[in-house]
Amino acid sequence: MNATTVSPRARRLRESGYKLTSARLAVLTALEASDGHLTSTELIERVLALDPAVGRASVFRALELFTRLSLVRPTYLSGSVTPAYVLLPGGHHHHFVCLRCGRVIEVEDCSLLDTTREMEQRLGVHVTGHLVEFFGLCANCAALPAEEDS
Amino acid sequence: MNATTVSPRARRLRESGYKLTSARLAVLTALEASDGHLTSTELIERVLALDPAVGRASVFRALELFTRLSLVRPTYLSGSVTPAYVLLPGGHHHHFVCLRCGRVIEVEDCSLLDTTREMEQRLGVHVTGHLVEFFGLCANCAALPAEEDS
DNA sequence: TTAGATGCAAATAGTTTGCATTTGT
DNA sequence: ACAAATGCAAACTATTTGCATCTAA
Repeated sequence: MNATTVSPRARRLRESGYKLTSARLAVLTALEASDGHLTSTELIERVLALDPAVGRASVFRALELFTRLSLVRPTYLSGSVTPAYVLLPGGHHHHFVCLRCGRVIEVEDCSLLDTTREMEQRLGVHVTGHLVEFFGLCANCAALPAEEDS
Repeated sequence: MNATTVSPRARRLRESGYKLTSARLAVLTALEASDGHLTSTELIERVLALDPAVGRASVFRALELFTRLSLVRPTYLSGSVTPAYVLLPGGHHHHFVCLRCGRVIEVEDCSLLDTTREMEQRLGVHVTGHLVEFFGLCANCAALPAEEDS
């Protein structure tokens, strides 16, 4: 793989001592092209569209590696127990999930920097990222009367 | 079921219009007796210990309901894609997960109340809770030299 | 009384594994 | 050159579903 054409994340992979394989690159590319939340199944579809030679297992292996590297984080949205993977630009991600209709709204605001510093000191840990999930009812569902799915 | 002996969460279930069945009660009891994080498999074990008549499916159905009611939240720890369920006393939960050894440290501090209010106003949503996951390396793993599992 | 919830067991879908082979560095 | 990573396909596990029955309110 050519060092000049790869994304910063891909470069980081290599710098962490992992091979930048075509399978990993396809997974990364698919994730970066997404709007933010992809289940393994959706991801496999898109990876195969990019590179039909990639095996499913490698997608799971890449996801596990990316999670360990804090490039990505699995999160549970509604309706399914299958996780959706989100990219962590800058090491974090925040969203709101509607518990009724499943709608997800990205939230930019991050007020956890101080908390993070304080926690690192107190616990002696090294924090590489965080995920914040707010949940409840979206404007639509909050306005609805009884219990019907939108 | 007797209204005077049930936990606040159980009461809340009934008040939300759901039946307080023995399956749901067993799941709730098992969760409340836990230290905080239980996978569905661990939960099923404990539920069966409490009440052998409960079927697996009901455990999953209860977890889905409890998630919708913000009593509980699925979260990803390390090693497995299967979620661990955490109780949400006061509607929230915060923890740190070590990406290397999987250790989980509960974090009390919550600095998201203002953020929550602001968000509810801006997006028109109704927030019933939140989950915050910090991740990185625990003190132990941060101190370790290369790449071996502890 | 009766809508809602259940247990069961079968079906499904998602994930992991072992291994021979390939590939990035 | 060679350790690391892969693809494959089989094995496995977790989750969901349909349905007759039961039960909390």
